Amino acid sequence: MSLKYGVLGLLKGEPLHGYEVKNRFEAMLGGTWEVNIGQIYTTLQRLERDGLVRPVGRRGDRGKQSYELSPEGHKALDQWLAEADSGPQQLHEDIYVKLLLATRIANGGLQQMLARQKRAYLQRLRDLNRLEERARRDGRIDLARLVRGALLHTEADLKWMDELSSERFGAEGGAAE
Amino acid sequence: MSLKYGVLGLLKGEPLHGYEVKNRFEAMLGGTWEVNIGQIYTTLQRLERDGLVRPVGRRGDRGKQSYELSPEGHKALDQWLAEADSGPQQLHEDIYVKLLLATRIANGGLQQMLARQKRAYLQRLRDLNRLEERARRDGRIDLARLVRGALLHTEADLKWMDELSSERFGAEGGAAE
DNA sequence: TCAGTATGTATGCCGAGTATGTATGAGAGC
DNA sequence: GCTCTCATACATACTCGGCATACATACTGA
Repeated sequence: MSLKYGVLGLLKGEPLHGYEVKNRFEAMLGGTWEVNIGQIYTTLQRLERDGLVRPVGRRGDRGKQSYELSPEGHKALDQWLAEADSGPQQLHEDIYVKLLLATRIANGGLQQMLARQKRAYLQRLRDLNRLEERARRDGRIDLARLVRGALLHTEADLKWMDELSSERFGAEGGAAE
Repeated sequence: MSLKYGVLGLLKGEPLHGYEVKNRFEAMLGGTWEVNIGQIYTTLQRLERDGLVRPVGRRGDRGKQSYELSPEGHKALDQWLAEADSGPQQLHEDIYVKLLLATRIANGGLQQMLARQKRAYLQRLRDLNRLEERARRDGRIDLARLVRGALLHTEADLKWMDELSSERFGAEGGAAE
């Protein structure tokens, strides 16, 4: 999803061709998201198919094909921006499944798993801090704000791990069958 | 990913056929994750193709085909459980792209957008609280623990929104081109 | 001339959803 | 007791979007 609307957002204002879209997108994300070039082109094709985008100026030099937003494209973009992001669905994340399985089949190894996760989160915290610093140094306040969000998430994860590891496991509550 | 290993985890211990896998999986997640039945079967086929799972007892009554874990399957599962979950990649989430685009093209509407997001998170908080309560009532401590994680996440999101909306925007920091 | 970069196409895997099909057992009505 | 119907258990096939790899080709600068 986000790539689709990211492309639309970049095309708002000026027409771009695929390669440019890729670069602008990655620049916008400060290099934290490397998009696959093939994906850009298929996304553009689908956008064209759906009438949200249309080719402009038949094939400039060197096969470059630029696209611009159609009126429908503008509408779709505005609409997306106007609705709240719903985030990932309730509990659809790997870590949840992993935790459940670990609880029911590896009761012993659970504390170690929590410790491992905690270490991973600490590492991520360090990475994000460095990233935030860099963003500020580059004057990318907008990026720094994103990183701040990721930091808060990671802190929440850490807190979660701490809560879990201080529980005493034993009287387990799996579903009765 | 999580579905793949979820299936492996369920198959550890006893062989199951597709439909059973679906039901057990959804039960494990306390109904918060409805899996598509088609996905279960394709997942099983791929697992079989990759040798992590193998059919057991040729086609029981009425087409039912049960599967069991192969030794490689056990290994793969144990390995997955033994490694830390890396979570979603750095800043690859819709909300980040939405925030960036909103900053650069809809400077005016940003505060409204933050307010909308905040409302959505508050709603989610309520849902999760209800879910946690239900899990505890049902004796599903394991599930309640997951919900606790989701709650902490959502609280972090809220805090983020608060931080953002108390910034004064204006001197924006987009990338210079 | 050679390396690198700009630019694009083709192809394939996986996640996920829809649509469809077949057996079976439980109940409704005669 | 028999049939018709409906729900449900169980499975397959098809489609679409996300994402990655591999490949092809031109231009550009050392």
